[in-house]
Amino acid sequence: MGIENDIKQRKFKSEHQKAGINLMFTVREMEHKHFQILKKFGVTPPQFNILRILRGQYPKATTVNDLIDRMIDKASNASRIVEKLRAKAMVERKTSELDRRAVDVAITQKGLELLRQIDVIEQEFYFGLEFLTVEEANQLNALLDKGRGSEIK
Amino acid sequence: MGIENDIKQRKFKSEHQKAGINLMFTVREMEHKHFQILKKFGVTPPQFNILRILRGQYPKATTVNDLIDRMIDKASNASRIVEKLRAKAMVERKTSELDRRAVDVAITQKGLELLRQIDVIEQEFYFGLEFLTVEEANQLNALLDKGRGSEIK
DNA sequence: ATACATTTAATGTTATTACATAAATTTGCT
DNA sequence: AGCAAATTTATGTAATAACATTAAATGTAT
Repeated sequence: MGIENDIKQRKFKSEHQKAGINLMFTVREMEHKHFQILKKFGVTPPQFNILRILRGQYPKATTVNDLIDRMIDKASNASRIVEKLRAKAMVERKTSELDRRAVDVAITQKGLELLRQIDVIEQEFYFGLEFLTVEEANQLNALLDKGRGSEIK
Repeated sequence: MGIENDIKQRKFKSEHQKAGINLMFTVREMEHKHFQILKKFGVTPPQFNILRILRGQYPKATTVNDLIDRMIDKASNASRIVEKLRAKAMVERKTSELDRRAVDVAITQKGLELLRQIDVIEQEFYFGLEFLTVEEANQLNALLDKGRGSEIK
C-alpha cells in the first residue's frame, strides 16, 4: 500500500502533502543505500558529487564557486570538501591566474580511476529505482521537473 | 530544460540515474524551503516529524521505538530529539508501565497548538510542489511507491 | 587614483548526524 | 528458577552541516 505502509500513516491532508512526504522518504532510502556503496570507496556523497562535476569538466578546471552552483546540495562548505578530496589526492587545487580570488579545482587520474570503479557498481544500483521501467523513470523526471516549475523548454 | 539546467549537467547515463539525481535535487530544494518555514516556529524537520507522528496517535502515547519506525529518516537519535522537544514542553515522556525498558512519548497541548499554527502555512506551501495538479501529484505518488518496490496491494 | 561595494574562498562556532557501545529490562529455553 | 539472547533506550565520539564572519582580490564610480 505504498508510503502509507512504509511510515504507517493512513491519511494525508492532500495529494501534494502525500507526494512531499513520499519524496522525502524515497530519497532518504535512496541516499542511505547510496551512502553504503560510496563508503566502501572511502568517499562521502558530497565528495562524490564534486568528483562527478569535475569529471564532467575534465580536463578543464572548475572554480569553487562553480562547484557550489552545480552541487546537488549547495554546500556552504565546498572549500572543506575540496580539501578532503585534495588530501586523498583525488583533486588538485591552485589559485586561478585570471582571478586571484578564485581557486581552480581539477580531478586527478586517481580521482578518475575511483569514479570508473564506482560507475560499475552504480550501473547495477539503478539509483535504488530498480522497480521502475525506463518509461516510468522518464515520467518521473517529467513530473519532478514540473513540480519544481522548471519544465519548460 | 528541467534538471539539466538546474545542475548544469547535459548528459546522464540512464533515465534511472537522471531520476535519482532529479529526486535528490528536488527534495533538497523542498526541504530547504520547508526548513525555513519551520525555523520560524523554532523546530527542526525531525522534531516536526515526531510531533506530527505524535499528533496522529493523540491522545495515545507512542514509544521511542515506534517513533523510529515511523520517522521519515530512521534517526538513530530519536531519544535526543524527543529530549529537545521535552525541553520545549512540546511533549511529555514517561517510562511505560507495561514494559519498563520502553518510554512513552505524548504530545502536549502546547505541541498541538504549534502544529495548528504550522498547518496554516503548509496549506499554502503545498510542500513545494505547487506546479503539479492533483492528478499529477497522484501519478508522482504511484511512481515513487513503485520505485521503492512497495506499490502492490 | 582612491574609496566603497562586490565577489570569492576560507574559517570559527554550534548543532546535528552516524555509528558504536552501554545499561536496563524482557523473553525464551532448558 | 536461572542464564543467554534479544529488545529498548540512552550516551560517547568523531565527522559533517549550517550559519556567520573574515580576508583577499576585483569591479565601479567619481
